[in-house]
Amino acid sequence: MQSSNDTAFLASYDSAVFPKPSVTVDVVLLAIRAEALQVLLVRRPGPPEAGRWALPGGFVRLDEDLDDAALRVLRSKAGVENVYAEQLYTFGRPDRDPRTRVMSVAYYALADAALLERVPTGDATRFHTIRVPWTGETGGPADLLDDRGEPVETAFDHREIVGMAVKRLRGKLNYTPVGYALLPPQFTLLQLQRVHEIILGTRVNKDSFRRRMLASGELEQTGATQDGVDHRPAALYRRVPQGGSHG
Amino acid sequence: MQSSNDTAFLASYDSAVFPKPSVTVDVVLLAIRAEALQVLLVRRPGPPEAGRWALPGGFVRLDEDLDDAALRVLRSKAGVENVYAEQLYTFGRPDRDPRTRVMSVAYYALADAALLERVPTGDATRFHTIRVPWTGETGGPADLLDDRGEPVETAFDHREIVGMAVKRLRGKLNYTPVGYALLPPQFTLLQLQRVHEIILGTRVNKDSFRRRMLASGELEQTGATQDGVDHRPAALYRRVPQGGSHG
DNA sequence: ATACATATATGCTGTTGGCATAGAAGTGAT
DNA sequence: ATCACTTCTATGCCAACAGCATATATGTAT
Repeated sequence: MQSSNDTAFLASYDSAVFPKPSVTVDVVLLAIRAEALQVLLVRRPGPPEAGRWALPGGFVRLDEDLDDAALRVLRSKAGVENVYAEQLYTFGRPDRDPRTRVMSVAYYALADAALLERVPTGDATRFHTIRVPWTGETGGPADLLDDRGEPVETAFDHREIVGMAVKRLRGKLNYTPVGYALLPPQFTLLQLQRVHEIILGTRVNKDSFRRRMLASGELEQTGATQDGVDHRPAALYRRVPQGGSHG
Repeated sequence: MQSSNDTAFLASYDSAVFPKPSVTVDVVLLAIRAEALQVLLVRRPGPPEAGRWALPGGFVRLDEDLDDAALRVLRSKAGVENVYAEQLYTFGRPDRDPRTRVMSVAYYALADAALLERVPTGDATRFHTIRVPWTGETGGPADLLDDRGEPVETAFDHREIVGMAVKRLRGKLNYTPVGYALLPPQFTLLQLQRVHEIILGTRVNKDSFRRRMLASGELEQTGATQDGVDHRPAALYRRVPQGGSHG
């Protein structure tokens, strides 16, 4: 794709001509915990915004793909691997970071809460409950609450980022059973329904939910059934191996 | 939002510690021309990729919001103002630009073709027809064709960007009559239907399309009717002033 | 006046979502 | 063993809606 003309040009190219912004990735790691949608936040150890809760993030390395940067952040700051992750939006208000111009390429990731058990939570790393009202389609920050339901102090524009992640997720539910990404590999339809309800913040009709999910072709029965419940055990489903196309 | 602690920190902060990427915005300006979905491309005047067709774009200025940068590019490179524009995705493969690390925050914009009449097209700036097959949901480059239907030589990963713009647009049509953004302020329902058909690449049922659009609450009758057509004139509609919320 | 084209209204039908009912399949208490 | 209780799962009904056909309305062209 590169002509010899280009090669000559590249040798003389001075990449320092334009002033450059810093670029970070910030990851909205979502999980269902305590019947609520929660997000992993880390307490900022130093300035700026020291002590406030922020999304795990980091500067994108110069030779690193954006997706890889997001996965690296998940691994290094949350100890998580093999989770569903997808780019969300790029936040670039000039004053969003007091240091200098810092753009954030935001990602969101979905994980089974059970996989996050090993993540050491404490004063520095903790899950917080998300509340997102149903106003508008894109705008609006999320409310982030601690165990006692008190709002937490957050850094930068990270409430906006979480808000958009939830909105995106809500949109996706309309045409995809994405919920499975927040559940263990095998799950019952009712569990999946609860996930949808928690994300949407509304009740869902059980029968039509079942029909819709089964008709989507993205789920298949494992043959196994639930175990250790004090009622009739439900059939366990898994996501169908390589997912169907939409259209 | 900024403590005095931060102030002391900022004074000593050296923003040159981390190597930084360059950041551009590239805009996918879409319009319906000659019964097809077309995109405005500019021929690259110099290296890299000299002579190839590329999306209009430019480096983001250090004090400039991303949205503003996209609007600036539209104004300066396409002579267009007051069009629907929205952030699409950020493309950041490390090798996508041969010069150095360049990330592109891609936007897409929709404009009434009539407004673009004044855009001088020629050897340097031209609309090209888009073909996007129905494979997958996110992936896949668009085919870009010239007047004669021949594929054109494109720069960087811009075919991918155009492909994603069309996919995003197709998705939006499912829950919004976005098509009006590609039409003059007043339009008939059939015109809107044709826009949908061109974007989707499929035929649409006329009756249910009408019903759906009218039920969406986003359109209202102007009272005027079509003029200068050789058949019964249709009622003209416009987008309802401030748009309803979804959900 | 007539042909022609599209607009618009109305009705029929098959599909789908919301809802109710009933039997099935487990656990735990009596 | 039987019963109470819970959730699972299948089935049927009804209302809403998309696809389709038909009929009438309203303009231009000949």
